[in-house]
Amino acid sequence: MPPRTALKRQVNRLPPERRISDIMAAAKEVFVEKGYNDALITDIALRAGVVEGSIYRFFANKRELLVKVVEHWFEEMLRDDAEQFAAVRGSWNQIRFIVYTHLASIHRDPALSRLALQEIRPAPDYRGTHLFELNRAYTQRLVDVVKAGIAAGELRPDTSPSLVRDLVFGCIEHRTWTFLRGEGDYDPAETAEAITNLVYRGVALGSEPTSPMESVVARLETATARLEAAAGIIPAKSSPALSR
Amino acid sequence: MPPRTALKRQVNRLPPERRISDIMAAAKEVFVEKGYNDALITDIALRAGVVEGSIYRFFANKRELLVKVVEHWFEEMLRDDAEQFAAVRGSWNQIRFIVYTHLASIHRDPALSRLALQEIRPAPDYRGTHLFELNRAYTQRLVDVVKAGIAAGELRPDTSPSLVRDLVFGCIEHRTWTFLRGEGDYDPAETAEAITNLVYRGVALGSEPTSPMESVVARLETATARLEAAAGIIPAKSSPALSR
DNA sequence: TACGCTAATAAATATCATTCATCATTATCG
DNA sequence: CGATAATGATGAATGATATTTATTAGCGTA
Repeated sequence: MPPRTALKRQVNRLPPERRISDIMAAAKEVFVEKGYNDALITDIALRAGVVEGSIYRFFANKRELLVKVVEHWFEEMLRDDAEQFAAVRGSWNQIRFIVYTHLASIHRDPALSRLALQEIRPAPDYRGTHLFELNRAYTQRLVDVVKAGIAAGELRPDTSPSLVRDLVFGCIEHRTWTFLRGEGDYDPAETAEAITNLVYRGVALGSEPTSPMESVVARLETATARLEAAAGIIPAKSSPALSR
Repeated sequence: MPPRTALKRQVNRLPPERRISDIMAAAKEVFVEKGYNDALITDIALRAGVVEGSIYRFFANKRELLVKVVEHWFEEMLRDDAEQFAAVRGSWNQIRFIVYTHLASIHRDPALSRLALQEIRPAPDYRGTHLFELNRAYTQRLVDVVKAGIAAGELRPDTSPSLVRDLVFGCIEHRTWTFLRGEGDYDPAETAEAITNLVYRGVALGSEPTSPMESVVARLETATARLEAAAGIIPAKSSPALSR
């Protein structure tokens, strides 16, 4: 067997954290540009300024690299969200907040949303993932809102909280696929309002909401403006009447 | 260069239609058992009693084979559905019929549903597919139901038909993923009823439906019993009251 | 029966993800 | 401070598969 190599090698000696973030940044770009299957490890290595083998020192395989990239994005996305959400009062406003921020996030980062939806969620091992837990906690907020609404006498006691969750997030996802397919844009604020109204009418008890709307308008406005300054403001409103 | 082969070859001389259906049947089995990526062309060829190369005489590539398999399934599934649907009267019953048959189909064939959802719909060329058109027509029925309901004065005129479509099919899909992940079974009839009620309340105009319920009970019962004899009957009902 | 034509065959190729024998660099020790 | 061991980066080799293609079997035709 001839010796493996005779060439002089250049060795990259950046600290590990730096190399990891370089690899993840490069991977994010390449995955977003080409999708998971057409993204080559070679491309990613080249763009990160490392060599193929080095990627495998930090990531078990191509899929783990993808998962880490998407997790990183999702965690970043969630960071401020929880804090802002805590300031919103009243079932209708809370539902609208959740719907809106989710729609807006997808609208802002379609390619990463696609990776999450298309490549990660369907995987057989998704349930064990950190991303699965993050997402569960994220959607659970809506379940809690509905439960609290029922307890507070705002919502019908025969409402199934998990059904509301599936209805809302499923609907958002369907819109997302249409959007990702390039069949039409949507306005996050408008769409959020429409979804919230329809669902709210389906679950509300009385004909008018009972939450103290006025007191939180300013806070919600601040929160959402900060969140989505570039993509348009979504002003808080009082819940619309249930009957025409 | 030495001659390519010295072995005696067996030549399969079945008529082309037969070979095609053999390949599709084998492909369906292998895709269902192993999923798209882990299904090897070699496996499929072996099970179909042909050789790898022969598959490429009838299908451009592995993906086209998958698409053809799923299209075939979907077309078969749709065949009776349209006819039965035509017999259902009243917005509430129509919505419930659509929700129920869809839930039941998924429940009956989880693996094929997964292939459609996971492998085909996200593909960049999905829009050009025959399956895309089939699916569009399939979901469009719900849009038409809502439009008709509005025109008939049963549903609120400010309802967005396409939003209802996304809400309903999105919700079903979310339930489906939970189911496919093995996190919990669902009862198609029960779930259909819950979804229908919630959505109906969100879009209904008055407090009671106006369609002539009684007259179609028998017909719907016949249709659905025929459709889903093995998976439990879904009896037609009059739309529930809108307020508690 | 001999000759082509078509379609089936299976070996060869191409494309990547992943592994691993080497070697550059840094840290340790006498 | 020089020798030597430890670390970890390198990129060529490997392995797994989809796809291509040179070759041939079997059929129809003269």
